[in-house]
Amino acid sequence: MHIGELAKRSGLSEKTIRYYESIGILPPPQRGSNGYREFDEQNLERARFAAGARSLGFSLDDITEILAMQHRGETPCRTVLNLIEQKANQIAEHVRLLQQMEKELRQLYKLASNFPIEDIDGKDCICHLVKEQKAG
Amino acid sequence: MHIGELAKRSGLSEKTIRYYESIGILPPPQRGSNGYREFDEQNLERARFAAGARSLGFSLDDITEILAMQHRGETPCRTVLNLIEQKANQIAEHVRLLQQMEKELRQLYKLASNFPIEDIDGKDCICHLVKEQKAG
DNA sequence: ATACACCTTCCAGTTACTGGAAGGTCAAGG
DNA sequence: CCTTGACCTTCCAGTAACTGGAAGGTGTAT
Repeated sequence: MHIGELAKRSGLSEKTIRYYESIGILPPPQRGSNGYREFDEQNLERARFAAGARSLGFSLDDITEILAMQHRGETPCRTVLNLIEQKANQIAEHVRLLQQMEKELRQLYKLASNFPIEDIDGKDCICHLVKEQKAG
Repeated sequence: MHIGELAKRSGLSEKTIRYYESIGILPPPQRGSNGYREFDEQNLERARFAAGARSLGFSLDDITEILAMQHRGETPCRTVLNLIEQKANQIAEHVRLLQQMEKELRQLYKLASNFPIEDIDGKDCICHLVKEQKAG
C-alpha cells in the first residue's frame, strides 16, 4: 500500500509517517520503480503501535525504546507495563496542577468582574492581579 | 539591579529574562559600563506580570499583545478578562481529555497485569493492547 | 594570584510534528 | 495529445518556550 492508505489505516498523517521514518520509528520501506513508498502489513502494525502509544501519551523516545527492545528479541511487556503506570501517575499529577490553575483563573475572573474595566493604572486593574500571581 | 536579582524577585530564570528581551516581551534595559544589564522597578513589574500570566497558562503571544495594548495606552483589562475565561475553559477541556486518558491507562494496566508477561508475540501481549488503542 | 560568583554572547537542541514550495507520476476525460 | 486532479517525492523552515553549554569578561575577597 502507498503512504496515503497507510495513513488512513494507521491514524497517522502522511507527514507524520515520513517523519517517523526519518527518526527511525518506522523502518525505510520498499520503494516502487516510481520512488513511491510501498508498505506492508508489518509496517501497518508498527504504525498502529506507534499511533496507539502516542494517543496514550507516550513520548517518541518511549516508543523508540519499546520498539528497539522488540527488535532485540526482548519482551518489552514488563517495561511497557511500568511505563503505563508511570504515565498514569504523571497524568494524575498534571491534572491536579491544571485543576488548581483553573480554580485560580475562575477566582480571578470573579474578582476582576467587579472592577472598573477601564482603570488602566489603578490598583484595581486586572493586570495588577495577574502580577500577584506567583511572585507576590 | 542586575539580572540575577531580577530573576530572583520576578521568578523568571536569567535565561528566560534574556530570552524575553530577545523577543520583545521585556525592553532592552540600561547597561552598566561593564555591559551588565541594569534593571529598575518598572522592569520588575513587567517581568512579574509576564511570570504571573505565564503561570496562569497564557502564551507569550497573549502576553505580548496585552503589553502592546498597554504600551499603546489602551486598557487591556477587558481583553485580559476574556482571555482568562477562554483559558479556564480550555483548561477544563484539557483536564477532561487527560482524565479520559488516565482512565484508559489504568484499565490497560489492570487488563495487562493478568497477562503472561513474557509472551512476546501472543495476542495476550501488552503491545497488542496498545495497538488497539486508537486505530483498532 | 587565584578562586569564585556573576555577567556577557552565541549556537544548538528540545518535542512532535506541520506548512509550503517545487516538482514527478498516474489514470481518466476531451 | 493535453489537461486536470489526486497522489506521491524531497527539502527547508517554523512552531512554543525555553534550556544547555561553550568561551570569555568582571568584581570582590582572600
